[in-house]
Amino acid sequence: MPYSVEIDRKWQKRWEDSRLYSFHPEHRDRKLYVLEMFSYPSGAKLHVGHWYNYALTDSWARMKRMQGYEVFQPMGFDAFGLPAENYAIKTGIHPMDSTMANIKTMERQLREMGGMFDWDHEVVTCTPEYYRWTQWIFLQLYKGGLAYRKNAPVNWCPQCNTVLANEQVQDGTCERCHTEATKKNLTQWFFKITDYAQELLDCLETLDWPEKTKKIQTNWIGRSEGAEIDFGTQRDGKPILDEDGKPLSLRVFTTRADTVFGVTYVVVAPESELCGRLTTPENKAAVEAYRDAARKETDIERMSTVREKTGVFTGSYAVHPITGDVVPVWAADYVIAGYGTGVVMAVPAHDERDFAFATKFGLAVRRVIAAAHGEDDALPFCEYGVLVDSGEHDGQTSEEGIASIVAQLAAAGRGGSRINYRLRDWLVSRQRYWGAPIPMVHCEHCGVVPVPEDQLPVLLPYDVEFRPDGDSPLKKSAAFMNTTCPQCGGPALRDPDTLDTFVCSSWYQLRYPDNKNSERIFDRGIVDAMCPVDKYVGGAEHAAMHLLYARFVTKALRDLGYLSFDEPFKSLVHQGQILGPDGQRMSKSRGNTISPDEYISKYGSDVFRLYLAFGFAYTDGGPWSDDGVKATAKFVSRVEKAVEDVRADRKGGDRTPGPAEKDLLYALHFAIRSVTLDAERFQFNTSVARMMELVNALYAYRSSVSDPDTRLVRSVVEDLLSLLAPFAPHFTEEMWESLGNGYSLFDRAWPRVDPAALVRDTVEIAVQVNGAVRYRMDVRSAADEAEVRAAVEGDPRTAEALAGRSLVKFIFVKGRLANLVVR
RNA sequence: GGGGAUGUGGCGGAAUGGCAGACGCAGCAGACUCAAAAUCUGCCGGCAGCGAUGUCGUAAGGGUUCGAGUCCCUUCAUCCCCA
Repeated sequence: MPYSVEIDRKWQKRWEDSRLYSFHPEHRDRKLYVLEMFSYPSGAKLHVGHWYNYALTDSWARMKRMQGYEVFQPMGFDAFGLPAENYAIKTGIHPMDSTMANIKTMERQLREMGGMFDWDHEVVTCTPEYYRWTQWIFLQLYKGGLAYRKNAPVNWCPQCNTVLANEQVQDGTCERCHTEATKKNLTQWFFKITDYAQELLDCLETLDWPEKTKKIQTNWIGRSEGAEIDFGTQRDGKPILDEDGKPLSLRVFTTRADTVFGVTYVVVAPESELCGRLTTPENKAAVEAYRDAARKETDIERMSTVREKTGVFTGSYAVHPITGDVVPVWAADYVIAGYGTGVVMAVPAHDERDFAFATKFGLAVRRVIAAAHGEDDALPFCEYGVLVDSGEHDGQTSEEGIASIVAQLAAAGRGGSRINYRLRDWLVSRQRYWGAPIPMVHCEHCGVVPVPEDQLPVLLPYDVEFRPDGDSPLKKSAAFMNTTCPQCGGPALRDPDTLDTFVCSSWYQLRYPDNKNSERIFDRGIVDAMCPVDKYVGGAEHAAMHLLYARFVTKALRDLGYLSFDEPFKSLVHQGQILGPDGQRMSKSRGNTISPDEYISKYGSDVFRLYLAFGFAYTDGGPWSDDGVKATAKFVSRVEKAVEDVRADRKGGDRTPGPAEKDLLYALHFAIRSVTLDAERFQFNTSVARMMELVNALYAYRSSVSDPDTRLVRSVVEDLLSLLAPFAPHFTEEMWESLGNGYSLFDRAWPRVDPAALVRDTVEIAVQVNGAVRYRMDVRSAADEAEVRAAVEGDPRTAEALAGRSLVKFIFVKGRLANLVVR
């Protein structure tokens, strides 16, 4: 029966009935944890991108299984989150209902893919059995001092009356109603990921990850070595006092302490508390108006170097920590509160933004760095150089100046060297419905009290008005909100916020191996044996957020004593992106989407899988091509015909092995070697190409001899089926069975290379003159340099190519070429 | 503005510094066919030549090397990340 979706179904059922792909804990010593980033069940169906990720990683895993690994390849759903909630707001269908329906559909499609997913280990993050432990992690971080509350600005849409995630703010406007988004201060929960900034940086080099991804994380963490410097404050000639009556000081962070003598003003973020304290009554109206305007801008706009600079004078002054000079303090939106210290020392002579600002507002510009070697040092001069006009530091290089100025400041108690990270603490509160409730209680008497672990999960109520009106939806559920304080037993309120869904996905890989544990988040022995994940595959868009959060949570749980390894994902691969046939990103509005289901029913899952393997460089992706699918279907039917020919062969035909047999065996072992090597490094396109060559060799063999060696052909075809099995699992099982072999092909060992078969008698080498190929010749493949040199020099074509010039050097690369260097 | 990636036939894409274009698509020719499709076989980068062959050719320009698609520098284009 020719390959079709019916064959897919037959084998899917057989695999499931026989539990072929279940993980066997008794073989844990040769475990291989293969994981694809789980999917978000927002659209009802799997798209090509899912297939590209899941089907091909499954092919890789299948090869590893045949190579003897006990593969653990679970699957689950990242089921909380905004899209389901937004869909609910639009349609009125409850997120729980739409999500569960989508999961059903996607599970069916994942089965139709023919993946080895072990469904016994499924996790769904929106189920209480799962988010109970998400909440539990929150409590552990809280107890460990890694979760805390503080006031922070969030994106806010005044039209929809709701908080917006960063991704929901597009070009400064709300993605739904396109109203200009503003900032609003709310008290929110944070995870202290900054405590791990250095370790997150240091461990990167131990990871087998794409260099690009490591670089993104390095930049995201953004370590910079510099100095902290304290400026004094003054108003009307007297120091400004803080609320405790102590002199107020302004702490700045700078990587250019060598320019400190060039400070001519100081800038504070307009929305910072400090700014309010520094603003004099006469300037209050102007500063507040400016602050309100600044809140509408996004951070990116504010920090842009090309944008016109704006700002207002606060009325106060800063006192220089070394010279004692008094300089004005301005509020300007190119400084952002909650970013560094929210205060910047401005050195217009040596910083572009400060220079633009000073020029616009007529502030002083004071050169303190000159070019060291007389190169152009027109202001603003932002390079390192030599200090001038800097008192005792004159003549020092920038490097020396930084060291000696920092030392001087430290001695005076006005600063010191300091390492700063760009990484901010992770804001995990969401004023949204569809997420894991934050397991905290607010009591009038006891303050913020954690929910006792034995009361988890804090269930997310079903019956809630989730249409946005400016408050967390949960706040409107009296049944949810009203509770008793675990500490004093008095009336108390629950925290109305839910957790960022990145919290849910930051630890799912730890739950898979022990997903049914109702006593603990997971058994430590099991998680230590099964983790870290050996191969993790997913989109590059998660390079910063998800992958960083998961690393943080792993390290935090390690330090809290729940597991014993440092990193969640040992080895990482990003698949590329499949584009529409027009080379554009697929989208419904462009009308260039590809629906896998249509291709599956027409060609079968394996043709689709094989096309994805063959048509693209895996990590690059590329444009879809229907012709490519047809070509793949043709290849499958060519293999099918080769199998049919074997079935039709009569016994006998044992030939004494001749050159034709030798060629066929060479083709087989060349294919085994190449497919093994290429598939290992996710080069699926060349793996399939080598199999096509093997099929071509089989056809050539049959047409070149009149009485083919049927035993030989059969064994070659069987090995071909093994090589193809990871890529076309249903089809190859069917072919394997049709040859009278037992179930299952996937219990057969991966073919081994016979090095002897790869040794050829002769090899064609190129003969070059000064690097350009002149002619080719056959030599014994074992021939050494002397033998080849003799052959080359004896060849009449050599003299012709030399054209009377003399040989200077003879370069020999065994089995490849001889290069005559002549003059 | 800074950092990174990519750039190879008509197309998808191959090439540990060692014969550029594997494999496939499209195209052309032949076989089979009444015919077409399917299938099978062969050809298939540009230019010149009937041909053997010559010559140019991996975004553009320079460099290192016996030898560069590959390494280095400059420029351009596209994409991504950060501002």
